[in-house]
Amino acid sequence: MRLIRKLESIADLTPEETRALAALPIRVRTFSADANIVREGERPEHCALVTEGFVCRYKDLPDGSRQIMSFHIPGDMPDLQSMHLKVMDHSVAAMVPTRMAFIPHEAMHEICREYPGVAAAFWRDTLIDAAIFREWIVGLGRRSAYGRIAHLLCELNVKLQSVGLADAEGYDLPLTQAELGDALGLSTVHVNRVLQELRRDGLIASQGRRLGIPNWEGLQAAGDFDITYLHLDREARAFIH
Amino acid sequence: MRLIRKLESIADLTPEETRALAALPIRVRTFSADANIVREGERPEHCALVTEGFVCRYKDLPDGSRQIMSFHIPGDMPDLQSMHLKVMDHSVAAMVPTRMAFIPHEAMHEICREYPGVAAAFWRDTLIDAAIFREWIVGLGRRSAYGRIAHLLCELNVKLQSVGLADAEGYDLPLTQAELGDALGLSTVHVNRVLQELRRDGLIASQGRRLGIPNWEGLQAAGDFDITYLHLDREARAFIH
DNA sequence: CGCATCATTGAACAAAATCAAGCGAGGTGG
DNA sequence: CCACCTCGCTTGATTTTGTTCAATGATGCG
Repeated sequence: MRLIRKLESIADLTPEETRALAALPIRVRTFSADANIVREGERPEHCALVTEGFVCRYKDLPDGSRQIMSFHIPGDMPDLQSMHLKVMDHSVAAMVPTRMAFIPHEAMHEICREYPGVAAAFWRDTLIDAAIFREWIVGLGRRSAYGRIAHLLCELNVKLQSVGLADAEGYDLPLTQAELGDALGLSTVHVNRVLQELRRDGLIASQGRRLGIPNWEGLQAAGDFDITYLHLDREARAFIH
Repeated sequence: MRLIRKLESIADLTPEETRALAALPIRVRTFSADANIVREGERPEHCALVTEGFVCRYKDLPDGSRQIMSFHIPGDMPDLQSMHLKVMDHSVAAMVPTRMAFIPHEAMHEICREYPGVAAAFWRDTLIDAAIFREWIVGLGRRSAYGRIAHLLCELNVKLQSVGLADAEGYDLPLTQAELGDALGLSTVHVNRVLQELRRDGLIASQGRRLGIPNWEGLQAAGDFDITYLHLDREARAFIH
């Protein structure tokens, strides 16, 4: 199960805990690209786990624009917070055709009660979520468009590698330039021009969905990227690069 | 104890749980304005609780600028996450002379083990923290300087009211315009001009440290402020305004 | 083939940053 | 008690970064 691999990349689990996680009751649903999975204002009774695909959390603004505040890949639970925050203050949507597994809150609370180690791992997961938000705040507040884009591409590279979905050459980036803009607080046009700059500088080499990273060191430097905030455990970190 | 009032504004606690919280071992320390309380890279063994004063979390950037990512008022525990994330990925500093109570992680883990309701309240607190980060991401990414400042002033008003530190007229805002800029991703000069605009529009009426709010509805509208993301419980919410 | 979506380009414009001074209040030391 | 110094606020002029508007390519898919 993807969730287990993900949790193991950020916490230690006993075999017993892994078994309990594997035994969680799930209901699988698929979503087409751009479909909403949970909407702002709803009161979900399940947590959603990404099994396959690519997901974001976002808010719409009154002027019609939107802000994406996180991306999620297989193994992530983008609305884990709904266990303790009843009303969704944002929406979750699929960026590409996506498969989600839904776990009833009841079952989540039960496994947390039963296995404090699992509860700690989930809590820790939401704390890492928050750490990533903080880093995005830094990027949006103080980094140039160039650094911001570089930083995001670094983050996705590490996150994908930590669950085995990226290799040393690069990864599949299923985002349009408009979506990148919505995540980075930039216009589509500007994203386009800055991506060209990054290519010109030899830091990335995109061809369609595939993002090549010919100069990982350089890309990290350009984005002022420091892996600390992702709080990967030793093993997962050794796996990177 | 301030912490209890704060937790009660976001969760239900039994009398037993309140007693256990009140019995937590604490060590008090005071900090002068601008003093660091915890620094990026450290591995704290205590959680810090604001007892009196005003605190922020921030990161420094290589170009000398910095980004503030949250403000904390009496009752808040700005580094609760350190219970589960060993290395600080950011710093915590006092904005004004501040009194902090330090609680050993050990005691925190113990009370969580003993009282699942307390653990849930702490978890919920960190989730609300994350919800605020998300809202800041929206502001930094998609709101104008004018809306961003209005939004922050609304947020602080509600947070302060929920613990009884603001009244219907306004509140004490112990921040310089430079500090506001560091939080909002704006230059000091621009903060200054936009504050003047807000004053001219009759949305705020600042005189020294004191921030007057002559038109609360208007300020909320200007900042596109929706209280939902603060996840206050019914009672605390009834208290606002 | 034809439509839709995404990437790219150019030109004009706007928001906010930067640079450079001046102002004013509070605190300090002589 | 006052000169002086610092810090924070304010103002104007200029520059930068990024947006907006408007097309034009490119690509893929039914």
